[in-house]
Order: sequence, then C-alpha cells, then structure tokens
Amino acid sequence: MPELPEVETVVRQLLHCGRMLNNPITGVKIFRPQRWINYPADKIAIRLMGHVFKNITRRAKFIILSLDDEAELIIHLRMTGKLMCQATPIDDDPYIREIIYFQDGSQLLFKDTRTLGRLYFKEPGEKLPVLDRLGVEPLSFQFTREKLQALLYHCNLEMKSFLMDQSKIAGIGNIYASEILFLCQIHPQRNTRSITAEELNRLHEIIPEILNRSIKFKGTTIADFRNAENQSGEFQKYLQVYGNHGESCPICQTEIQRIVQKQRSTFFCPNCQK
DNA sequence: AATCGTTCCTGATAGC
DNA sequence: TGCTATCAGGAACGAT
Repeated sequence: MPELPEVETVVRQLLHCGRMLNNPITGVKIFRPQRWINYPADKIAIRLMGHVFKNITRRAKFIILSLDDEAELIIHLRMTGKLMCQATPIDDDPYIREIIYFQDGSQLLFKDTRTLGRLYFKEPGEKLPVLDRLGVEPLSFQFTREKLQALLYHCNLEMKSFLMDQSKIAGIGNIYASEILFLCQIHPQRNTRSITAEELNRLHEIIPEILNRSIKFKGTTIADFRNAENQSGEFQKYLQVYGNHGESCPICQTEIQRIVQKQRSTFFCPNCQK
C-alpha cells in the first residue's frame, strides 16, 4: 500500500526513466472515468494533447505531473494503484485505467485493481482542495520539533490516529505509523497530549529517519505495491511489527499484538511500547 | 473546529 | 479440499 516512501520511489523512477519529460503527448485514453477523476475525461485528453511534462514531484502521497503550461495532472495511488512508463507498449493488464501516449512510442500507464486510486486535473492558478488540506511534509525543513510539538498539543487523538491524519503530518499510512511508534517505544493508544519532551525528540528524529530508510530500499511491498519499474520494494524485510502479530518482538520476544483503531489494524509490542 | 464512522473497491485468505 | 465470509486501507463525506 503506497505511502510516502513508495510514492517517492515511483516519482524518482519516473523522473529518471528518461521518457517522461519533454516528450510530446500524442494521445490519452481513460477507462471507466465515472468515479475516480475530478474532470471530464474527454476534456483532459484534449487539454493534454501536444503538451509535455516538465517535472514530476510529490506532495504527501500525491504524484504531481507538471505540464509545460503549469497545469497539473495529479495522481493518488491509494491501495493498488501503479504508475509506470514503458518503452515497449505491449500490456494486457485488464486493470489499466489510463494510458498517456508519447511521441517516441512510450506509454505512461496507470493500473489500479481496486479502482480506489484518483486522478485530478488542475489548471494553472486553480485550487485543489485535496492538496490544500494536507499537513506538513515530514521530510521538509518545515517539519521542526516545534511544529510537531504544536501539532501534538493542539489535538486530542490516539497517537496512531494522529500519525495517520494527513491534515497533521502528510504521507504516513498504516504501515509506517505502527513502525514509527514501535521504534519510539510509544503505545499506539497514548494521547497526543501525553507525549513527553523526550518522546517528542525521538518522534521528530525517527519519523524522517524511517521514511528515508524505506525510500533507500524502494519502499515496502506487502502484496500489491510495485514501483514504476514494476518491481517490489525491499523494506518489508526490515519491518519490526507491522503484520507480525503472534510473532515475537525483535527486542524483547514478547508476543506482538494486533488491535483495531479507527477500523485499521495497529501492530505493537505491549512490553516495549509504554 | 475537531473528530468519528461509513463507504468505495476486488483479490487474497482465514476459517469452517 | 472447497467454499464463503471477511479482510486489506486511504481519504472523501456526512454526522456528531
């Protein structure tokens, strides 16, 4: 399930594949556009024709493809979305939702088994509410200790829910929320306002650290995630608690527990995490 | 204003 | 072994 490190991996690979930028768009096909697009599909197609992508960036878990006229095509992979740019166009995947055709014959494919992924088109200067609602980027210089402290103090949530809330810190999902709390030795049901100065320092250090480490390993693949080169990530080998309920804690051998918070699984060590 | 519960979707799998 | 009910979860949305 793509979270910040997985999305960052896709963005980097698309940037470096050499086919995405300054390559004129000669066609766009969008399948089953009813639910997952914020804009009429035929208008997007007409709007993109003849233009080129100038840059690819990431905001939280959103992939932003910037056009030469400053319009943007924005993609959220949600659970099973995959974005890849192929030089050889043969592909019979039945879950292709969108194809962008380039002049040199390569294709940008968006595949999504469960159709939870989303595509947005934004004209220059337009607002996109889903982006405006996002909180601080945990890998940016704006993610300061003071910012984190203020966020924690100004809400009243269980720590797991806090880390998952995209309007607070943007980009952390279910896997990294559990992992961060384990490494910080904080119980997932602790209230945000109960975090001590020492724990605050640890959170501020660990959050960027684990996200960067996962990026280094090209993200985590539990079942579905494939990067832009259609490969699995490697970071699942280094997960400490996620998905490991019933197994023993890597630190103290206590059995790892699974609980449900906001209808989402949380994994933690009841001995290490206080 | 902040937080909570429901909903979307379909392949994988737990459990009988 | 084979079937079916449940689970997986990001985030918009409406409710509280």
